Amino acid sequence: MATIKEVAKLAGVSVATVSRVINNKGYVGVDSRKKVEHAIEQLDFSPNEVARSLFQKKSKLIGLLLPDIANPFFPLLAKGAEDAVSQLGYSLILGNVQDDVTKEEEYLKIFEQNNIAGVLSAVQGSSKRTKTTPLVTLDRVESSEQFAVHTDDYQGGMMAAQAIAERTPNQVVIMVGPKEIPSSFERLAGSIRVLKENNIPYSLLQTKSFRLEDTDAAAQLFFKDYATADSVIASNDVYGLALMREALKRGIDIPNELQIIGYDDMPFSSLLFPGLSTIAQPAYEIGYKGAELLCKCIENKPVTEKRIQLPVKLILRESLREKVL
Amino acid sequence: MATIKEVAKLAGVSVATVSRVINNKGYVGVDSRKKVEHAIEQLDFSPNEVARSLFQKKSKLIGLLLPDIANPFFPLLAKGAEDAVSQLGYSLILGNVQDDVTKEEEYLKIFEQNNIAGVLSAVQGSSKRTKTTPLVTLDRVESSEQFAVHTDDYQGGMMAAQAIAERTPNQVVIMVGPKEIPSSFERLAGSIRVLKENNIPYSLLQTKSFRLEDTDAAAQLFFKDYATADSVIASNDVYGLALMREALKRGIDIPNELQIIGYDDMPFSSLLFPGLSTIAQPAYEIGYKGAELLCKCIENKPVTEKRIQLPVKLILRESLREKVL
DNA sequence: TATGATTTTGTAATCGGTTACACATCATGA
DNA sequence: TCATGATGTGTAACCGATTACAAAATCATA
Repeated sequence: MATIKEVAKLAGVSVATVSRVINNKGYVGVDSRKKVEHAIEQLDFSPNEVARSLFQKKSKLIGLLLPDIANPFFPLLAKGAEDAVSQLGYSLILGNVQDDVTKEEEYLKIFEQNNIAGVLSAVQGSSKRTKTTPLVTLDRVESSEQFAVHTDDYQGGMMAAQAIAERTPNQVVIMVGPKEIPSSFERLAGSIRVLKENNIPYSLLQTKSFRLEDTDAAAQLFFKDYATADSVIASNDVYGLALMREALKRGIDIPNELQIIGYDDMPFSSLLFPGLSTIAQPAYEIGYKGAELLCKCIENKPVTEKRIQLPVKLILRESLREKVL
Repeated sequence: MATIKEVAKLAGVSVATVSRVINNKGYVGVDSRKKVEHAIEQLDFSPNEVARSLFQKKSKLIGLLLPDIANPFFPLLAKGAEDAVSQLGYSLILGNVQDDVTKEEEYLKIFEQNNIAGVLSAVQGSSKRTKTTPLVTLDRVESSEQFAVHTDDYQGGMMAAQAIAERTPNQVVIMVGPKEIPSSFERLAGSIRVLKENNIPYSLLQTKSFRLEDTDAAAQLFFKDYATADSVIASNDVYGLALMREALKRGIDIPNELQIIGYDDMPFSSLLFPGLSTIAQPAYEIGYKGAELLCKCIENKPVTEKRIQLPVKLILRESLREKVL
């Protein structure tokens, strides 16, 4: 790879002039510029970002912290972030935290050692562990966090319950996501409010995590403890799917004997039959908007909205009964 | 963030001595070492990787090129790569190529500008576009590629067909993956061989891509053109799923009227009912082994296997009929 | 033509590490 | 006792960019 020195030599100017050309900054005479551009072309030169980063104390890299990339919600978010970031001239360093605070701290250190420009985190509580770098929190947002992109979980919870309420539920079970995750609370509160308003009896089933491995056990538990329930609001689509599968295995008719609504609208939810009704979270947009917001912070551009809230949407598929008017 | 100079000053030694301590390289007296370690502790110092990378002309970053991170096969691969890489002291820069050669080239340039240590690529043909950096190709491997981790597609194709052959197929349709992807060929060849050996008639249905968006159209096409087929070997699980969904919608009984086998064993394939039978590709291991191999190359360690082939496995679920002995 | 402002250019310091090299100290064996 | 090699340490160059600063060239204007 050619260096700025070689370009300077070939063009017959100093490195400062070359630098001025490539950064389009400061005075450069027309013929100097031409000579430099020609030399750059000839040598196929592109500036070493490492050297730049060392001097600027800031790289063009953004750290992306994900709780678990194998959870199908996050690849979509990552894709959104990646699209935005690369358009704005940055790249992503991937940090898959695997719900492990130690790993998260390791990553934050690595990010710092690499002069990261900012952090995009879908991991809960990252704001407590970052000091100086700009941080945008995604999805699982706490109220203390300054810059964030999230959805209205309360409303999402309400929408899910409303969809159930309109479909003659007999006994409803709400699966409650992990206690540590604030969005679980919100959703639960929203759902409960709607069910109470409609005088619909409900039970709560606590789930351990959002991990794939725990869903089967939860589904089994549901059919053991709530065999008579005819409606369920699942923690997310993965749980919804696990329930559906177990139900179909047991020959339970969906949606007539059991209707299910999930949360997230994961890509596969539309690929099933019966399709899983769900509250769609715009994962891609969360990532995309988050990245845009972060880049604004990094570049000290004016930020109109520090906390962006994106709408959720009810997606009706075959796992819910017909609406009763 | 503290620098090596500050550490040296606090410890009362030169920067060279500090460098020797942190790299555990060269002679250092016992009390010097102690003083340095103490100073490092006090200042919570960790070396700036950017400065290191500049001098070494080689960073601790590895570029990961993926065709499409939203395709559920790749997050698992990425997770495997990430696990291995982080254990070995490296980090991943994410490059989501979106099946676009221009984007791939952009990424390779960015990687180079960042003194990347090596490239891990699941994108086809990357070897033609990288010159000097170590490269390990994953999954979609061409015969010309030096370092690679892949599975035996021919055998996978055979296994899929064998599973069908043993289950009294009447008319078989093989969905053929995109022409440009060598593994499609291999699988097809394997499947055809088995079907021919068993004198089972088959038809081919060409599919456009491995993208989520194209699956629906393919499923519709299948039922339009091959209404009488009772067995199908799908390009992958996403296609398999699309077929299954369309079949269930049309009230076709699975597996009795139509049996389906997929390819990949994506996480959701086990979450359905009927579950999708499939040929499992060890996506996580591909990523993991690939990263290990790459790191060996980077560090000039002896490599016993330049091209690693991992076994595929038949996963039987409800989408296939009972085996006839 | 002299003056000052503007434009153009280059030199050298800097970012934070690594390491070649020189030099000093020390122990060992002839 | 002295040569020898091993050990310990510091100085300074270097990696490839950016930029402060100084100096030179050009231009406009009085």
